[in-house]
Amino acid sequence: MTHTPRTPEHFDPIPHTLSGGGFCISAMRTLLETIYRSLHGHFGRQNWWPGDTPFEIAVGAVLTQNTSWKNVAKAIDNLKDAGALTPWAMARLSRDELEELIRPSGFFRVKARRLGHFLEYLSGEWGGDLDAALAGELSSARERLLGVSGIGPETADSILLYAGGRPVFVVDAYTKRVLARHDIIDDTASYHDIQVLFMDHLPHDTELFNDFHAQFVAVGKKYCRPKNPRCSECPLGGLLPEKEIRSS
DNA sequence: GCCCAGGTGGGTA
DNA sequence: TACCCACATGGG
Repeated sequence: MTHTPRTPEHFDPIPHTLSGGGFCISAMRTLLETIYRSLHGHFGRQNWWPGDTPFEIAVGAVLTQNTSWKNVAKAIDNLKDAGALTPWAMARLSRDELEELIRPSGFFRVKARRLGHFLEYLSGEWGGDLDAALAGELSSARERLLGVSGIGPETADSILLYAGGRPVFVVDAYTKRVLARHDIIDDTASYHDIQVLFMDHLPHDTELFNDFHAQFVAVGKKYCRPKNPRCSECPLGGLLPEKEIRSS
């Protein structure tokens, strides 16, 4: 299947805020917009994140740290079957019980400890009210999450965006790989550098940030793989720098 | 058998 | 700041 990334009629409209203005639109904004349109046109809206409640989404964000989602799904199922997918129910589990339930997600001892820290934070600071913890001034909510041991920038931003509906851009390994291969970032770019790239050039729109990140995951899994990338079939293939063009 | 997966924190130079 | 390492299971 071939794709022509620059044919807008194939794409669903992106949020109207992207097409407004009337002032000079930066080249970077245009590039990011083209990437999003290309991916969205190919994969369609992703409707992320898997999870029925904000707490389930937050737990999934911790469990998926450096772990494939399939393994996380088993752990989530275990927690669901045990009725442990509320802050109060999970807090009643012993550490051993929690470890056993999340074992399929890997790193289960460290992740059980991290969930424990998260629960302590929720109950201690917010009476177990996750919605309240994610509300208020965005940078403050983010800083507080980052103060929880085991919640780093990606996990904090995933919780804010997908559990809290807050407009923050989530950067992950897929995002870095795709951008680096297209010479849009340097290999050494930090999480913050990459996040700023998106948040300085795109409207702070929760739906856009939600779907854009999900699109990076989709293209990273299917085409922009660590080894043997399938650039010739990729919806971003037309945006490759010459040196990066590879056969599939 | 080997590599990889939707990171993070701690240690060291 | 910039690396290196431990952390663990399950699928391709």
